[in-house]
This record gives sequence, C-alpha cells and structure tokens, in this order.
Amino acid sequence: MPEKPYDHIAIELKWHERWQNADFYKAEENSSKPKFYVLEMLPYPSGTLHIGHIRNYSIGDALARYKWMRGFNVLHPMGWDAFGLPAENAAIANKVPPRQWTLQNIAAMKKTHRRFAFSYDWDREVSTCEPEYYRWNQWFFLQMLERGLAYRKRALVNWCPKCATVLANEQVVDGCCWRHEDTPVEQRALDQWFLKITAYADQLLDDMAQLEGGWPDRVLTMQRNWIGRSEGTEVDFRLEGTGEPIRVFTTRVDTIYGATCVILAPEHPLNETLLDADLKVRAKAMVDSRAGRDPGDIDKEGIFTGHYAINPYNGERVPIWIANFVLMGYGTGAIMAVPAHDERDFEFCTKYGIPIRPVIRPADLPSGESVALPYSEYGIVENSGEWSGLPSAEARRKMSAFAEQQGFGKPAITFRIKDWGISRQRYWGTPIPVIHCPACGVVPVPEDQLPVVLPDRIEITGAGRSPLENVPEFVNVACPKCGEPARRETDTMDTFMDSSWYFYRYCDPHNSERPFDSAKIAYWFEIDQYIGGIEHAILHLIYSRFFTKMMRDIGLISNNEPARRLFTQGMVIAEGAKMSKSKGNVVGADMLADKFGADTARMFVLSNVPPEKEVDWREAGAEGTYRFLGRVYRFVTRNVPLEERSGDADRKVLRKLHQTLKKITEDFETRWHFNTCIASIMELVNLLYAEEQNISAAAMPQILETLALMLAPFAPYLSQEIWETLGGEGPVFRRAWPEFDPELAKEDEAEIVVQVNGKVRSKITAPFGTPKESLESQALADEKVQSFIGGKQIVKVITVPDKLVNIVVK
RNA sequence: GCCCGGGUGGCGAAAUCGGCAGACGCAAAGGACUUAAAAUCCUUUUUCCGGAAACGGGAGUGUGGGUUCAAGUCCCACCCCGGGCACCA
Repeated sequence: MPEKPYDHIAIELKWHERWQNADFYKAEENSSKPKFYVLEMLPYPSGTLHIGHIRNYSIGDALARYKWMRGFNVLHPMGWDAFGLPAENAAIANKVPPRQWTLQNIAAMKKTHRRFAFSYDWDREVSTCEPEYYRWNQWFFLQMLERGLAYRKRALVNWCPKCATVLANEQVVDGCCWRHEDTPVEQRALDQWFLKITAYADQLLDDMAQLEGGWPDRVLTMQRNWIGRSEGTEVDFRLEGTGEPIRVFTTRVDTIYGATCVILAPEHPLNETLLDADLKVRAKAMVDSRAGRDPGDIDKEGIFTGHYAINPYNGERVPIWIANFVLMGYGTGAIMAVPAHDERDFEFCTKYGIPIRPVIRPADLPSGESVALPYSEYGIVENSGEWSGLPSAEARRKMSAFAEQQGFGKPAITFRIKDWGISRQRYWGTPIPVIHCPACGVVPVPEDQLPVVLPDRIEITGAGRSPLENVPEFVNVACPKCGEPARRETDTMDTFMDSSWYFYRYCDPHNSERPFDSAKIAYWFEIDQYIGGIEHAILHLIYSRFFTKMMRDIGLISNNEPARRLFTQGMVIAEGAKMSKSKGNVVGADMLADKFGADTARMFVLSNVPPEKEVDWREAGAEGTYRFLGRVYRFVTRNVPLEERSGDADRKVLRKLHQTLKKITEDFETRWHFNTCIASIMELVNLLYAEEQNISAAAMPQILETLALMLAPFAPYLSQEIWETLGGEGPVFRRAWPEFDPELAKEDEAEIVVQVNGKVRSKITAPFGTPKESLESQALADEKVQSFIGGKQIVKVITVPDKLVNIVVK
C-alpha cells in the first residue's frame, strides 16, 4: 500500500470519539491479578493544564499502561484539589462565585485530560470541594479533637498580608509567603486550631527507614531536616535571689562547667519580671528588628539583665543576658552559653567580654598543648569536677542522668517541627466543625450533623477576616449541648488537610457512611508508585504521612506509610526560562494537542532527559518528536500488506527489535529513563528504514506488531491506529507486553576490542565463549596490532572474555 | 556554615557493573525529489595534525594529583553551578 501521511488530528479525533464511553481503565474490585496503585498528585483546578502537568501525567500514564500490559489490576485515579485561595481571588476580580469558577475549571481541565487519553478511572474522581468529600475532613478533625490531637490555642502565627490569612510554618519560605515570594510574613497573635503533628515527630523520622530505596534520598533528607530531632538535656539554672528555675536546653551538657552566662530569647516570658521598663522596650525592639530577616545578616546583639543565675552542677554564679540569636520557638527559649565550645556563643561572648573557659580537650591532643577555640567537637571533659576525664558522649549520658536524679533537669529530645496550624481566615475551604458557646465553650459539631456545609451565597471582600462571619444563617446556631444561642467557628481548614488523605478516598469514593471501607484500603494500599513535583517534599508529603499514622492509630487502616515508592519529576521550563503567568510563556496543553497532537506532546516530555531532571520545552524539539511519529506511521502504512522481499536483514532487524524490547522492559522495571527508551525505538526505526527492502513479508508483521506494543505506553493514539492497521482487535494497551527473547537479542559473534597499552588499535570478532588463549593469539596476530607491538617487549596481556584484549608492551 | 545533586560536542544529552567517549534528538551544512518552496529521503558534523582521497595519528568528559593493564565512571584536594537546611543551642 502507498504510505499515508501522518494526520495526527484525524487519528486522535477518531480514537477520542471511539474511546468516549470506553471503560478500559476501570480498576477491578475483585481481582485475582496482582494489584498496582499508581498515582499522580492531584492538580489544583486553575483552569488549564500546562506542559508541566502533561509531564507528570505522561510518566504515570506510561507506567499504568505498562502495568496493565503486564497483567496487573491497576488503580489509576485522578481528582481535584479544589479548595483554595485562587478561587476567592477570581471571585473578587470577576464577580464569579468560587464554586462556579472552580467547577468550570474542572470541566475544562477534564476535557483536556481526555484529549490526552490519560488512563484514569474517572468513576473514582474526587473533588475536595464537594460536601461528600470534605465532610470527612470534618470527621477526621473531630476524631483528632476527641483524642487531643487537635487543639486550640492563642499563638503567634504567620500572617501573609496578601493572602489575608494565616500560614503554616511549612508555607513560609525564607520569611516570606510561599505564594508571594516578595511578601514578608508578619507575626500575629490569634486563636488558632492546631494539629499535633509533633506527637508523631519520632515516628515520622523513624519510619523513614521503611522508605529508603523507595523514596528519593533528597526528599528523605529534606524531611529529616524539617523534623530536626536533637537529643540533649534540659537543665534548670536558678535565678539568684528568688531561686526561680530557668530551664535551658543543651545538646552538650558535657560542657556545662564552661557555661559563662545564661541567655534568654528577647520574648522569653521571664523577661516580664526580670526587665525594667526601659529594658523591655529594648527587648521588644530586638524582636521587631529580627522579623523577616535572613539570620545570616543579623549581627549578634545582647543586653545584660542585671540578674544572675546559679549553675546547678557547680554552684557557679553567671550573668543572665537576653540576645537576638536565641529563639523562643526552639527548645526552652533559653540557653547556657559555652563560648569555648560553641561558635555562636564564642562570637557573642567575645563581643561582650564574657569569660571563655575551655572544658573539653581533643582526645589526641598532646598534654601541655591547648586547642584553638572555639572547639565544638567531642573530646575529653576537663576542669569539670568529678566528671573530668570522661569522654564527651559518656559525660553527656551520665550528667543527664545526674540532673534527673537530683531533680534539676532531665534528658530531653527537641524537634524543630512544630504543630500544624490549620485555621484559615478564608471562605473557600472546609468549615471547621465546632461551635463556640458562651456557656459551654468550644463544642464539637455532633457527627450526625456533618457535613457543615459552606454557604453558597456570600460576599467575598478579601479583608482580613473570614467572609463567613458575615453570613448570619451560617454563624448563628444553637449550642448542641445546652441549646442556647451560640456561634459557629468561621475559620476554614488549610487545604493541605484535603490533600492529606485524598488517595484513600479513591479506593472507595462514593461511600456515604464512612470515609472509606477499611477492607478496600487493605487491598489497595500502600500506593505502589506516587509521582509528583519535588516542591511537595515537605508540605504535602509530610502531612500525608502524618495523616496515615493518625488514621492507623484510630483503627481505620493498617499500613504505616501512604506510599511505598515516590518519584519526583523535574520541572518543565519553556525555551530556557521558567514558565510563569506573568511572563506569559506558559505552554498550554490544548495548544500542544492542536499543534502537534497529544502523542507528540506526551512523548516529547519523556524524550531527551530522564524524567527526574528539568526539561526544556523547545518547539524545535517537539517537531523532532512529531517527525519521528510520522516516520513510524508512514513506514507502517506502506508496508501493510507487504509483497515478498528477500529477508536478508530479518535476523539483524529482529535482533535489534528484541534488544530494544529488552532495554524498555528493564527500564520500566528499574530506573525509568524513558529518554533512552525512546532513543532506542528511534534507532530501531532508523534501522527499519535502512533495511526496508530486505525484510521478508513473514517477519514484517511481527516487527510492526511489537513496535505498536512498545509504543503503547508512550503514544496511545498512534499505537492504537497502527494496531488497527495491522488488523489487531481491541485496545492495544490491553494486550500482553511482548516478552523479549534473549536468544534473538544476542549478537551472532562477539566483537572484541583490541588495545595496546590501553588504546584501541583494532577489533576482531570471535564466537561467544571463545577461550582467552585463542582470543589472545588472534589479537596478537592482527595486522594493525602487529604494527604497534613490533620490536617491543610484551609485558602482559589482559583478556576479558567476549569483550576485550589489552596488550601491554614496553 | 552544614547536607544533597551536578559539571561530557554549537545545544539537550547517552555511556546501567572500571573496558570502543559522544547513542538518540535538535541545530547547521551538502545532496536527491520538485518549475519552486514546504514536506520527505540520503549524507556529513568533538577537535587538532598529515593526506587529493580512502585513511592514519595526537588530544579530549570543570582543574590538579593519585590508584589501575584500562578512569567520564574509583580515591584525594580544589573551582564552578543547582537544590535543601540554617544563629535549631
């Protein structure tokens, strides 16, 4: 047959229509097949999919299709992280209600999803802004409230003036808002709801051992740093005069004989009684000048309080200072300064003339010599009374135990991670299900009254209080306990709450009795492969690990961790620049589908670089991918059916075919370097072009069929079209993945590189398994080799069977 | 400052276990087809030296050293780029 031009529009439209109501992508509930849960992070429904989304989904889709072809029962769902601020901002800007705006966006994006033929089980679609979903957010909140894992407290919280709401610590980046990188976050004192993620700090840290190998090290390191566990000792110094304890936290209690002052954070509560009016003003100024600044640029400053503290170990009297480098939010907000063995203390005490007294010496330091200060390593304790002579580690242990015995301290563990503040003073989120009653206090909404539904009619102003406060029918409510008039909580939940457990809901998305049926979770969990952006390394991924542990502890699930494997794909940049709305260089998915076709776009984002690396969108590059798909299509159409030809190249082409298949199969099972997979398919096609006239009519259909199957995970439309052209029936991505034949993939003869002194001088061929001696003599006899070794002495010959002979001469 | 990545042609990159550096793609140049262009197909393309050419030889994976018969790959030191954490006691 004459070849047909590659008309991507016609091909994709045709199959798009035929697949409209198809149900190939449904996960089976009762299946004898092994299960595989592949998940891509759910998008925020901003209105359009861009090429970054396409990359994320193309990776997951290739894997899902491959797993189906390998005979797995695949769960591959998609949903919408539908609550959040942009909907409110759009409402203010365009006078469209957030709900309407969100639903329109979802509809538009879903259409694009379908154009790209991503293999989702849309029956399981979850949208977090629907009461059927967020009622379970409320339910989880109540469960946590009951167990003391949710609590309310007045606290200094991060406030973004642009978002006009509170941010979690995880949402503050370099002192600025994560959504507004140029807006410094302010501190405000507000009554807020918190989730006690710190109760799980140890588990979150320890269970990372289970994730090693399955999660990128980078992500684990970031989480480890974020949790920031440190082991040390709490010690009470005593305020001279009153004897009031001043508790400090230290990781180096072994250096405590070298403590020459105690330093409090400027906002330490003790300052209230310690400082006079004048000093209080200066302390306040210290707090203010620190706000929003990079710690590296702040000079250490301190003020002597005029008071003294007593070191409980040696009874020594040391001055009490306040200083800007001591943080209220970490440890106890007070430290002992040991300038000889801590760089920061050294800098501070040097500046203010506070004595520096060494109490640790390096174990290998010759006696009589002294060490350069500050010396912050471990060593041998000296000048420390009865503890002198002990190594640091042992001294830490014994001195901590001593503190506990004597009742002036104890071993202690401090974490950097803080409880998760979830209150948001905004409308478009899950209402927090509590009622404030003047008589009964905070009263949880009874379970049978869930969901607390967000009212629809609302005016959104963007002012600094929840718009819900202005909706009397929402706010005014009878107290569930006493029946008297009360007020509903008007703050809504952080949207990260929604995304902390959505992947469980996919397993049982329509359950109206419970968040899900535990048996279904037991079947599908853990997620076999989770795929998303590195930007969620801390936020979403730590919250969802916390949720999993909480859900386990209330008896809903039995898995410890949500996802066995995590893959973080690289960003897509456009023509060398980071994509952003303001630059107007966002590459939209619909444009891609129009101009190049979904197959080209999908395949392009997997080409050229491994998926974990950043990829640069270049139009010329996409044209290259398009050219390749055209080459494939034209080759197939002109070779079906095929008149008889020699078949001289059959062996050669079949070998390449099976080598390609081997490579792709191995990559899917291990490292996912789809760029090299696609490159090897290109090599195969290049060979098909070169040998087109020498492939027999018997071999060709087998070759083309395998080619269609190999392309199925990457270019579903084209591979289906080819499949049909070849007379295949049904969806190509439900056929079995072709097994490669190691015999066919093998070369006939080994090519042996012959080196002289490590430089390649010649190549010989020999059957596989040729003995060393035979290879050596062949190599030595080689004409080219002779010219390099003639007249020289052969020192030795190294032979690697089937690979290489290296002749060393002098 | 600490902890991770990374540095290879004009460009994106490949080389998976220490064994032929530069697969594949882009861009560029030349050719075929065409009245012409586009599309398509074919060829060339790390660099220097010699040669009319086939070809031959040298150098070459951030820099300097080392291990080895053999190093992009392993070890040591340094430089640069990206990311994370950061007065965390």
